[in-house]
This record gives sequence, C-alpha cells and structure tokens, in this order.
Amino acid sequence: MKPRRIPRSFFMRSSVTTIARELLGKVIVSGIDDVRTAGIITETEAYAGVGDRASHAHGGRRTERTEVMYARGGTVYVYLCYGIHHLFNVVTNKEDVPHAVLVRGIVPIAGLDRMKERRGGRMTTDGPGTAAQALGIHVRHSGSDLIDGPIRIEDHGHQVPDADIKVGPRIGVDYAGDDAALPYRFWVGRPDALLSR
DNA sequence: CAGCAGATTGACT
DNA sequence: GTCAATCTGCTGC
Repeated sequence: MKPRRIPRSFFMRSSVTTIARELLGKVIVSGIDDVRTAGIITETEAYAGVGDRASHAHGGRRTERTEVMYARGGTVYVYLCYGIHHLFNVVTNKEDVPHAVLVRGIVPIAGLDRMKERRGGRMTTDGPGTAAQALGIHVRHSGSDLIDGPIRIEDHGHQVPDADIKVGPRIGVDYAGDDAALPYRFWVGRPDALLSR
C-alpha cells in the first residue's frame, strides 16, 4: 500500500484512548539530520488531560515544558525524563484541551543503520526513551507539527487484528492514585508479525 | 534556594 | 537486584 499521511482530523478527535489504540501499526517517519528513519508504532499510552492525575497537564498545570500540550491535535510534545531521555508524545484534541499519547515502542523499518548509530550500537527500540532516540527525536522538536514538520505519522497499511492488541495500566505512574489503574496502555502482542502485514 | 521525585535506561554487584 | 545519570518542576524552609 502506498503510504498515506495521517490527516489532522485524526488527531483532533476527542477520545485520546481511541487515538492511542489506532496509532498501533501506524508509522512514524522522521527526516532529521538529512536522513529518513521510520518505525511502526507498537506501544502507546493515553494521557487524558486536566482530569488525569498521571498527566503533566493535570489540574490545568501550564509550565514552559507543558505549554505545547495545549496546542491543537497533531502537534509534537517532547520532554526530558529523568534528565536524560527524550520522550515523544502526540498532542491530541482541540486547542486548549491538553490530551496526549506517549509512544513507548516501535519496530524500525527504514534507516536502520542510522538508528543503530544513534542508539550507540544497540538496536532495541522497545522503550519510550530508546524509540525516540532511534528516530533522532530531541526536546528541540517539541512544538513542531506532525502534518508539516520533520516528524510525521503515516499509514502504510500494516494491519493489527483486534485480537493482537493488548490493553493494561500505564507504566511508572504509581503516584497517580486511582488513575494509575486505568487501562490506558495499548500494545501489539506480536510486533514482529507487523513486518509481514 | 535546597531537596526530592519523576510517563527511564543501562551498567554493574 | 541495585544504582547512577541529570533536567524540570513542585514542596517547603
């Protein structure tokens, strides 16, 4: 199938969990350092804005870092975690509603040599920090546009059967009280099978 | 302003 | 299993 760019309307929808689930199987393409690298999304987490205690925007919090979460859907939000890892998020919903989807894992499909180089020789891309690093994503890309910017999301026709989609609580959000148990994490059961679909 | 915890990772005991 | 790396932002003195 010919790659098709995901339109802004996909990201502007109001259900962040639906978007997180539908992003599985889609392809992140980054044109950074004059090299094209790409990977199929295999794991995501939804962060549901002001009412979600696990979200950086909980309670309407606005800081220099989180300001881009309030942009319209289809904007890139990247933040530094533990002072080291650049975590890639997709902002969703309309302007001023700070929903976002964290991409936690990818299967590389283009620019593998460059990705491995960025990873210091390692090829694993199954964590939020490692996936972003392989794609060359940096906090300087926070605020860029997914439709026109250096980082885009496309549909390459990779099929993910419902039976192969797993759902569970988010990782590392124990501090979020009851919200820590919400089933907002989505992942592909057999990621390698994506390559042949 | 000091202290601490965090949407993590990888090296080392 | 333990722990350091090291930036952002919150809490409390």
